[in-house]
Amino acid sequence: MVTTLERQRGAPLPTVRRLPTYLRLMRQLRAAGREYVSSIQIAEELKLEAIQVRKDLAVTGIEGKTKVGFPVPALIEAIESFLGWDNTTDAFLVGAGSLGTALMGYEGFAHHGLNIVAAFDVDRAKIGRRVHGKEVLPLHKLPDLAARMHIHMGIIATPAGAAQAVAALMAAAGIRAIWNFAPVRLEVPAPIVVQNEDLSSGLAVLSVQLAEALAPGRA
Amino acid sequence: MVTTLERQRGAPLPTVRRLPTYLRLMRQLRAAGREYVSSIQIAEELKLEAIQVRKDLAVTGIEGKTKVGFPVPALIEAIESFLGWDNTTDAFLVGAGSLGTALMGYEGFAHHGLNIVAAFDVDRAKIGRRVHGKEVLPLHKLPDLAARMHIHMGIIATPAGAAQAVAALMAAAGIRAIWNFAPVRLEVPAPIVVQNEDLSSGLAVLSVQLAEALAPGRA
DNA sequence: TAGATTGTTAATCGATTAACAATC
DNA sequence: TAGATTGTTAATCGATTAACAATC
Repeated sequence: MVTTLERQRGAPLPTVRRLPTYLRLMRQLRAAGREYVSSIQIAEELKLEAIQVRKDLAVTGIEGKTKVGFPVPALIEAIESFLGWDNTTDAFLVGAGSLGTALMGYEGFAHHGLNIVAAFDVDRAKIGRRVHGKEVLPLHKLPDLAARMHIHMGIIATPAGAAQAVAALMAAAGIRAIWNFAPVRLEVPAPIVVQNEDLSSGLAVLSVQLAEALAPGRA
Repeated sequence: MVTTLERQRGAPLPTVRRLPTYLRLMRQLRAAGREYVSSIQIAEELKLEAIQVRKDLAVTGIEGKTKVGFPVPALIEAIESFLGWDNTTDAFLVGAGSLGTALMGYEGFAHHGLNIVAAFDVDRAKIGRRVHGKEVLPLHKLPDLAARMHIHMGIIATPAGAAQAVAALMAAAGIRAIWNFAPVRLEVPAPIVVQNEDLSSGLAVLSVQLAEALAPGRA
């Protein structure tokens, strides 16, 4: 059996998307005191194919053990390390509306290496308040603070109309990655990466499936 | 030029996911008074390939016009109809926490044929209150109300630990489609469809991209 | 050892992209 | 008409799945 060992560079995007699911399961197994788990067992639990599980996990550089499977603690470390979730990334959030508030209150981000350190808004009614223990600051303070605190990640939870201007501000402030919850395609200078989170695509899939389920026979 | 006309049955999932983006752009164009738009212009605006735009739109049954492109109003109707967003779907939401509150407050759902009619919770502190104009009812009232109001869609915004029980309750109440925001894989009986909305996969993609951007040269 | 599980190499499947005839 | 754009058919690309040798 020749082993890979090498952590993969350009892992397939669908694989990257599935890694958090593996990580979550592994943490559950670790909490239950489990030392090893086979790809077959993982696949059964997550309704995937065992071969896909092995292919996916291979990108992290983890090495399975013949006959017993993958060591749970090492696998957790491997996934965390691959995703960069072993070190905490501090982030600024812009838009302290209901979505922004929900994101600030989501404690699960701690398990994903993400720490929202402060929120920004232009609404004077919101500025100065604390939301889930985090301060809401005036947006114009973002550039200076981002630079001083070496913040690399920004989260946009503003209305669509404000998002592009916020992205530009973030880019100018040295932010390198933007997690965008506003339904707009952002234009940002070259080195900056953007991940668009779009609820409507998930709803579209569900809507089509529901329509097909409610109107059978026409398939 | 032989035309399709037929609305496609088993459209590719990536296509379905992109349809809301086309719809949003078309609505903007309609608001600007635009009558026709070519696949080339759409592609440029959305950073896609023109051929992909044509392939995607074809699933809705829309017919383009040689030399001028696609009729904007008809395209809007075609996409809405394909997604079932031309008729409003009423939904029940369970879990009136910060995420549930954010979802209840999102006015954009009206443009996606979705209407959250009520929320449910087990927290006595939340029950009886109104959130964004919607009542928060005790969870045990869901089955009876869902049946009486013919609710087909349920949204789960509870903590992970409660989600499976809520899904079972929804299934028993005759709900056919579940939009699940809890980080758990739900087990539901056969005809019910589930769409899992998982923020962590988007964050994973962004994290990997950021890591690659911050550590150049190793590519 | 026999049996179970890994990881590799090859085959399949599905989506994207390319080429191009049809057409207004 | 000439030029632009559609929609079809074919080629390419990438991800998933299958087959199977390696190995403990």
